[in-house]
Amino acid sequence: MIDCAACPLHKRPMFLPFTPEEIVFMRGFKVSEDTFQPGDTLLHQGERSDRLFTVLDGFATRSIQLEDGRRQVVNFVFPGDFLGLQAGIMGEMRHSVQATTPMRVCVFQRSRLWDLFRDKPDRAYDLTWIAAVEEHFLGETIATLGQRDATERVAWALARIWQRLSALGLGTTEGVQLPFRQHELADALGLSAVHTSRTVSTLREMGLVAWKRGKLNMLDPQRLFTLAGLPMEREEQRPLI
Amino acid sequence: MIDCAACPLHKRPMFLPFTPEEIVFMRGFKVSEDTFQPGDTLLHQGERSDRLFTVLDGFATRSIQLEDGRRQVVNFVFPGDFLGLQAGIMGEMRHSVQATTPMRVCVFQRSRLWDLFRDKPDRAYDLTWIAAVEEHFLGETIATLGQRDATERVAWALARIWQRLSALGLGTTEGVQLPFRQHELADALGLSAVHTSRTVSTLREMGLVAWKRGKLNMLDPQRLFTLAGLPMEREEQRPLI
DNA sequence: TTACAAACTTAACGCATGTTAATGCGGTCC
DNA sequence: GGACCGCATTAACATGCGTTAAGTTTGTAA
Repeated sequence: MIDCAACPLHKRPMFLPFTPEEIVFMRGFKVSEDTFQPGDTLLHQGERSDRLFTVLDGFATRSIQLEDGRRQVVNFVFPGDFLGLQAGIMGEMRHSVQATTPMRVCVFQRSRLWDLFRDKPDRAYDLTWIAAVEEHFLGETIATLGQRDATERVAWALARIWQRLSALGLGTTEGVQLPFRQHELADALGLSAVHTSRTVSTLREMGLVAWKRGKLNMLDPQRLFTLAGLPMEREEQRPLI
Repeated sequence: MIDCAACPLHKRPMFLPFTPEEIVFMRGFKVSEDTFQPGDTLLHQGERSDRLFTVLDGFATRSIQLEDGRRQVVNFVFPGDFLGLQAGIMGEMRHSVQATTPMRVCVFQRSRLWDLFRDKPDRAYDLTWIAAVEEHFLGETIATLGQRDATERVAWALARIWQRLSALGLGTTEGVQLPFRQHELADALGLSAVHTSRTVSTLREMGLVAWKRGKLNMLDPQRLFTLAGLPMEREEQRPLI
């Protein structure tokens, strides 16, 4: 089990470093590690979970299953993301989390979440910070699904994913390895898989992106971000739990 | 200024009561009250705000403005809702809050938010609870916008609003007073105002609801909730900040 | 009582996107 | 090498929703 002082996530510049005090606390808070394979469900919609996770490595989707089987991907999960707050705070997950690649996660105990609030207000503040940022992204997603057409939506999703992967240091001059399939992108954007394919082709023809066999390349980031309605800023550093 | 011990919101059974200790703390935390008129903007997208609010009375929308003027209503604001967490935690609002009726709000100081985490872990926990519930509703909204057709969307929105107003004790046998216009509903659901009108008519013809001159009546709640993909449960009690 | 504005309704038409189905293409297993 | 499988692409057609524009209704103020 990796010691929190040697946490590989902290090598990524997008995360705020731990103070020595935080390291001590997190060592006590962390229970174990676990791994998952593509397709595994880490957290089940409708169920409680005694375990909370921080993603060390790998990718996943958060998704909501409707009564009749339709599926909405609420957002994508990246290394550093904290999973299970809903189960931790509200008792029951309202969405599922499913691995799309092999994953490695840190495991925490739900029952000790209250300790964190009682003993470590700064960590509690960070947790709320994370929740607030999450809320902001969900709001942006709602605006995208509600107001933008297919081209803008796909541009938005690719831009956001690329931005996040780059911040994680997973980009090369050869482009980034996209850990999601077109079908998942479609489920995230409220589009059919067929129309998503058409739309990606359009972006290709417009000379904005190249996306082939899981490799995404930005040919014209400026124009892509404009189309997506996003500023080309670097993401703010975020705390880790 | 209303004393927190006499807070009118706590008369509503949907809110958890304050402990005597909490009353003492909230009296110190609350700075003042303020009122707003329909159309007033309480919090501005892109701006910081030194003030956080709890809605005592009245209704509002949270909405995101796109570069080109399109508007997405992210959700509706009801009495008891806490406003400004984003500005409080992240620094800058990513959406605006606009009154749709006259409003009365409690005012808190952003600079004292940290005190709350340091001195009152139970209140901090409640705040995070609120953020987690908010996150859950936003996820449900994303699923609705992404997967459901116009009829289901309108049914969902009316069901959720009716549910909330009922929980607040604002329903009578004559139905509830809807504080939002069809145009705002359209902006919340990613539909045009015209199609929203058509769709409401459909629901009327199906004998599910009556909505005329701001009065909403549920003619067949069971079927409406089924169409909306919602269980007909009472909402959980929630804490107030 | 009339006039006017705001909100809602209805109708006609076009287009973006969904659906179904066939095709292609790279990876993998034997 | 051949057969298969998952995934992406392309084409043909259907449809739900947007758009524009013309009513209608209600509230309000002169």
